[in-house]
Amino acid sequence: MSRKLDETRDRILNAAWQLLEAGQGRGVRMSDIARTAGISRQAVYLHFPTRAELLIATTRHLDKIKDVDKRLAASRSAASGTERLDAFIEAWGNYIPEVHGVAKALIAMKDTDEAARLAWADRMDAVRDGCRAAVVALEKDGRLSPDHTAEEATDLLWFLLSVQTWEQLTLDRGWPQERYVRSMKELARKILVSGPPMTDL
Amino acid sequence: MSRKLDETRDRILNAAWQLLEAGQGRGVRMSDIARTAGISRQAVYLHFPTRAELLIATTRHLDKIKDVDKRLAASRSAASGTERLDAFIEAWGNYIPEVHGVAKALIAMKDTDEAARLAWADRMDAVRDGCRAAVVALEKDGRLSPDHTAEEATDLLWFLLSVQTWEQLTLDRGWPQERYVRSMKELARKILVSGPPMTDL
DNA sequence: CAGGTCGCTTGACACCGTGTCAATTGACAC
DNA sequence: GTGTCAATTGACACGGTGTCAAGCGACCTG
Repeated sequence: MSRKLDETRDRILNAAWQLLEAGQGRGVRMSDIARTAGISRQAVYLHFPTRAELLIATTRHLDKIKDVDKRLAASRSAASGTERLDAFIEAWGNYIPEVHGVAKALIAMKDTDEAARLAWADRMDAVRDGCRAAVVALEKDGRLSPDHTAEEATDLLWFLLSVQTWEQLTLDRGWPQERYVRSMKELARKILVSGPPMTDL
Repeated sequence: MSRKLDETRDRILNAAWQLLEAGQGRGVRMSDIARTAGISRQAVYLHFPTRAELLIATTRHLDKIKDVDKRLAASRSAASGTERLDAFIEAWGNYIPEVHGVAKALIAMKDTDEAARLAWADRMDAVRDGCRAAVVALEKDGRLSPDHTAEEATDLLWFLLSVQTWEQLTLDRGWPQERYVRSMKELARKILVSGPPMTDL
């Protein structure tokens, strides 16, 4: 029966999540995770071949548990481009703090581990797809700033919503989460939206 | 005589710089640096107590050699706030790629080493001071956007000009350096400057 | 020129964290 | 009862940082 196997796997993932979130992604060893999961360090390797793979699995685990897809879906049903932009920033911007510890650990790992690099790049591509969708929605409304191509605009929105930006403003500069989200919405408008002044802010 | 001592120290710093720049801050060990400097690994420890201290010294070394102060001084003599903003972005934005390898290594180290964290925070404070000066210059001209306090505006300009932002747009997204600088100038205006439309862009 | 100092060398070693291996245990299933 | 399977214990290799001790050669100074 794989019931028990899956159960242990889940305990490991939850332990990793808990520790990474608590430690903001720093100083979490395989032995710590094992101890928290209530198993031996070696047993962790029966479920995940390397630390990098465990981190990758943990992010996927979180996406599932936190239902990131559902959260982002809200932005897809927005009526206008600007609403879609706001909804996307709201959804993703509020998701970041919930997964920051795990994300940070994966970011650190990607400098030394190829699998981690690919996994993170993959994730960032997904976020970029969301950014592009918002930009395209603006374009359709004829409100995309003429200063940038859609591709450039996508890149700009993407870096604006990066984990690193969130880190700098909230953790480094102490911005409250609300101010961060509000400012990102405002910046995105100033940077990307042209045409009729923002009557719907 | 400390002539020879200083000379070796310089060789170590230059070796570290060269390797870090070449490897974009990744995969550079103490033994690599020693070999490149033409001395034994242990001799490196006669000059720098830890890897973190060596990295810190290397950034200072670079600042000296590249004369970052002089480069940033240009922005201080600007006539208007907007000119000062442009000059600062130009100077700092073009400095980043020259020191990126070393900076990246220090950023990675700051997650595990307290001295590295402090050194990097110190450096970022200096950049923030430059940002604040530009913001204050705008304020004096009465052209600082009313959407933000000076402090908030400083934080926004600071994250805009962060190494991470540069990395994402140029290395990750493949933007040419010129486009990066041009875009940062434009974004800074859109975000921070109010009043008479940008006649002097 | 004898003795000392100084910068560096060689070689060994401790520590830590990751990943591997082999032998063993205990539960549950057929 | 015999297998199978998850997990355990304990040992070990490896790579990278940092430490320690002994030695060596060049250069100064009495």
